[in-house]
Amino acid sequence: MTVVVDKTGILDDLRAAPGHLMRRGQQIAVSVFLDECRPWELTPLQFAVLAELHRHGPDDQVGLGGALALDRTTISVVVKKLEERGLVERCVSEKDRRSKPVSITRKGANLIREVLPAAEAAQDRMLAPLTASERAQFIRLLGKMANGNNSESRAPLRR
Amino acid sequence: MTVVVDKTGILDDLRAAPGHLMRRGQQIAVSVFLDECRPWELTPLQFAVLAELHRHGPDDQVGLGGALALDRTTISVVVKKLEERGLVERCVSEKDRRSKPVSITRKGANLIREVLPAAEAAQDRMLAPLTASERAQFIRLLGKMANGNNSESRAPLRR
DNA sequence: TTGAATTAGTCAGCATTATGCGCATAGTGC
DNA sequence: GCACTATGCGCATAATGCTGACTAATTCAA
Repeated sequence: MTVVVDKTGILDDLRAAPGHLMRRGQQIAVSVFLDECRPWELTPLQFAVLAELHRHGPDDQVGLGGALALDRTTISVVVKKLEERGLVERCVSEKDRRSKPVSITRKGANLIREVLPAAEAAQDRMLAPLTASERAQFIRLLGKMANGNNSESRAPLRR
Repeated sequence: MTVVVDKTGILDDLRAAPGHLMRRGQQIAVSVFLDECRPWELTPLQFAVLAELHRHGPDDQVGLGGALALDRTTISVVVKKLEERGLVERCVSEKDRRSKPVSITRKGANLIREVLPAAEAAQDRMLAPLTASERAQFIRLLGKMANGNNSESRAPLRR
């Protein structure tokens, strides 16, 4: 079998290690998103929660976490922030009094429509260094990597 | 021109957005690394700083930050942790009394040699869902994305 | 039906990353 | 000498993520 990857040791080339590149990619992704969405003071996660609620309707925190691959404690903080700004509401469920379903408010729905172009622009800006076909390939491989390792994370995607 | 990427709006498919996939990828990368290196209680950044010092010799915090794309405050916290464990040392420079060059101790050098196989294993495990040629392609695209957007980050790579 | 296991949510604590502010030191130009 | 600028580093605050412990409500099985 031919060696396709010319494997260099980490000590020789830490900067080519996938873990290191992934960290830089995430740094950049967050930075670009915050920059594009600055006028609305929305973080990537706040946007994601609003978008999910807008698309699929009310859900409790566990459901949101599963849909977005977010940890319980993280989703709790994000929802609290959004609630303080009046973008989402929480009520106590009739059926299960442990659960507090979250729903998007009219104000939240208006905001998400307003921010959408900026959020799309952020995604495009991240991929700007790649050609059109590289972008498709990159998203495919990133998705394959993330989904293939889904169970490695404490907060796997659940559907 | 043919449309290569069938562009779906974020509201329709948040889970395919590069920003979202990047976050999941980073979650997984950190999780796998911590798991492999659990016996040595090393975080990815602590390992990176040790590896950099081991490879290129003593450097001040700004230099380390530039070599690893880390923010000032982040590198400061990481170095403090390593110093408390006796894995690195800080001294006051003769030439510039503002600067406190960081150097790896013998204990740190021994540790890095011990941990190396686990760190390599972590990199492999992240890429496990991909075929050999996909891995090479993935690393290439991730690097192109990160380097092309280098200036977007507050902590760009500097050489 | 009672008691054990599970689930929803919270909280405290730490790690990584970013922003902004401030201090001390060093170098430059007047 | 003195003002100005740049650099190295520190502190505070905030967002994100993981760990572990905890309460309260629910479910299921003996």
